[in-house]
Amino acid sequence: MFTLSEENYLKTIYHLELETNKGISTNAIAEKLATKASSVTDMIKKLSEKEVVIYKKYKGVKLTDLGKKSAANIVRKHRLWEVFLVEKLDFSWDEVHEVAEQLEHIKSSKLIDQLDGFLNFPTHDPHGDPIPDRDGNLKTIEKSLLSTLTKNESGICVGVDDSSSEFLQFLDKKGITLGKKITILDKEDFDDSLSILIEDKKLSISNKIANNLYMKKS
Amino acid sequence: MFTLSEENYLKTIYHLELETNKGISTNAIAEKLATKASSVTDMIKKLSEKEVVIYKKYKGVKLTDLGKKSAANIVRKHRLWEVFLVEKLDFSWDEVHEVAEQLEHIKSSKLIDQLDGFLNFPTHDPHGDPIPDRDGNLKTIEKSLLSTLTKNESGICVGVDDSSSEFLQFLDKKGITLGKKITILDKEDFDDSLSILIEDKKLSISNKIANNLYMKKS
DNA sequence: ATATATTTTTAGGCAAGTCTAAAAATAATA
DNA sequence: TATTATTTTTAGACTTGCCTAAAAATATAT
Repeated sequence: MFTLSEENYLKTIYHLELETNKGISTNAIAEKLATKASSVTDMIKKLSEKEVVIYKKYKGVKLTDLGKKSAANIVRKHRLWEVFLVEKLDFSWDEVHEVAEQLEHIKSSKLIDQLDGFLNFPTHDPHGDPIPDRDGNLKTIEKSLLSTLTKNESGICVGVDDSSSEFLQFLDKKGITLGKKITILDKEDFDDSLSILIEDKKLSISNKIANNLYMKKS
Repeated sequence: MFTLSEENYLKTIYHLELETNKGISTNAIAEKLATKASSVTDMIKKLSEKEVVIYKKYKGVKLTDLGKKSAANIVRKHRLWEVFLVEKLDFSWDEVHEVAEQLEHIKSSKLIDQLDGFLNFPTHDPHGDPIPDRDGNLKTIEKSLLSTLTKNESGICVGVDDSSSEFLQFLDKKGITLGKKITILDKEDFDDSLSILIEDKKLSISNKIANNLYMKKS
């Protein structure tokens, strides 16, 4: 089993690996965890002994298969708890992260299996991120940034890239939530802002917003 | 806020204080927490500085009002989670303790308030123990050990004293659960065993069992 | 290619929480 | 009450996870 700290390192490396396929640098990990590179080096040695990462000095780390599976399981727990908080306890999608950060470390496979069933085996969390299955596999959906859709194209909003509470609350205010259909009415060349149609309402959104919304084309 | 370890000490002292009104000895705490008296002394000094216990060397500790409230809140969380596990996730009453020991340390007042509502504001956990309210008060019910009832008296089973899984599983096997009505048919003088009626079935139970079952007379 | 800048690792230290062994205080017994 | 036994505290040490500062390795730039 892993300590709380080890689990947080695993999860961080897991997320970083989804962005690149190079070895993950101690600095990158340190930044995400708000700690120092020297602390990361220490921890990585422990993780390496537990055979969840491959570590060569100055070359960064990579998760082993065991490491990937372990990390995916933590992510699975995090996202299932997020679904629970939103669907059962009326949390809004910008409030769940902090609490899920704690709940993801509860150790009980029965708990998480039962929770999964109780929630009706959800495939995605409240931000549209996929929930890994028991074996750590996640089914990726072909999704595109809203900013890449062309005029007259439309799609379903399936996720957010930035899930800071500021951004999520902004989306709430605009009436943009997961599952909503959005159609591109127009694109402004000079600032890349978009004119969109959502639930029969016309809305103008900036390129920054459009770069943080994932769509499934339809 | 308290560390995980501090919370466990608080909870232990809280439970011990319900049994006596003397100062709680370091040894008693050490035994409950499976640690050493010297470790307890160390921790008590910290708790004393945080003003949750009154500590005088060699005289044991007592919780302050703040300490009582803090401890009761942990117990509240523990018992609410137990209800959740049994009612929503189909755990049996002998499986919940270990998981609730972890869940009780999750920090989020919104979480626990919402959970309370989601469970319909339960007053007792699956073992019949009362759930403290937000202010730390618990309403005690007048309950008697089954062994103190006399022939022909009857009552509702409202709790267990021993909540080890062996005992709870034994009760399950015999069909004895919270809420069931039990009538004393006969008491054997030589071994204090009881002949009882439960759901139209006659059962013989030992004094040891009767000493661990709480009844509300009816 | 050599000098400079950046990244990573090492070395040594600190706080939390625990331990063992010994000392001090309290309780029990003769 | 004096002596022995028990309980509690102190002292010193260990592990985990973190830190700072300095050294070593790698990357960048002239």
